[in-house]
Amino acid sequence: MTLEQSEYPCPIERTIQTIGGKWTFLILRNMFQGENRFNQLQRNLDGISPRTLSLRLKELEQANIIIRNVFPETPPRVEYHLTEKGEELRPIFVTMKTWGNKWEIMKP
Amino acid sequence: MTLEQSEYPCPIERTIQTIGGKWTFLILRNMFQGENRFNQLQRNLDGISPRTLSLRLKELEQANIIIRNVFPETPPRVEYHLTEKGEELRPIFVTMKTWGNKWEIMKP
DNA sequence: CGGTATCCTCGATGATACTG
DNA sequence: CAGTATCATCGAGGATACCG
Repeated sequence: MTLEQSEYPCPIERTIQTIGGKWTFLILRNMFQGENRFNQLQRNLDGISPRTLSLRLKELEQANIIIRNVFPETPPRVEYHLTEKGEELRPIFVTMKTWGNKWEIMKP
Repeated sequence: MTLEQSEYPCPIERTIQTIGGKWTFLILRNMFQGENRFNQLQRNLDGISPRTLSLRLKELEQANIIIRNVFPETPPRVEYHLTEKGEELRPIFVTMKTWGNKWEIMKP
């Protein structure tokens, strides 16, 4: 498969815009590992503010990458789950992990 | 291959930080297609300022993704080429292209 | 041609307090 | 618990002019 840029809008660009944010790919990585609750994610994402986490989750929900499930309990419980579209991002993460492991920082 | 986050620093994070910038992945996509001169890249990257292109190219050079080659001619000629490390980013782009094509904008 | 130098803008994020 | 509201900050990038 080649990488022409003639296609509009560029599929690579859309993919990067979907997962490439400062926090977005970290959120997704945690979800691939099974994390799915708000505070659980916030604890695992060191330094993220609730505001930013909330904004990114809504973004992912709007892009149909994840689904938000509210359980009517007290205290309230909300779970986020990957859709099929979200699950299929996994190969991208695996490929990135392979490259990142092979070429450690500053390794020529 | 799984996606534990126990590895430090996270290889996925390093990969995203290497290629995930607003312009960086577009520069690389053009280089995968053979573009390798400064003004050529600037023309193909609609809207990029020479300042930003210069900054990103230096960044990629420092990360050993590309090599800068100066030819002592007039007018000056400079060519950028992917290293092996840079070439091996291609599978990531291919995987992203596949996903981006399958899941078009807003497609559930 | 292949950049650098300056100045400026703006959106993404942080910090924090509060709430159903 | 799972957010929202408000205000402040900060750095990436844009515009533009100039240079060897």
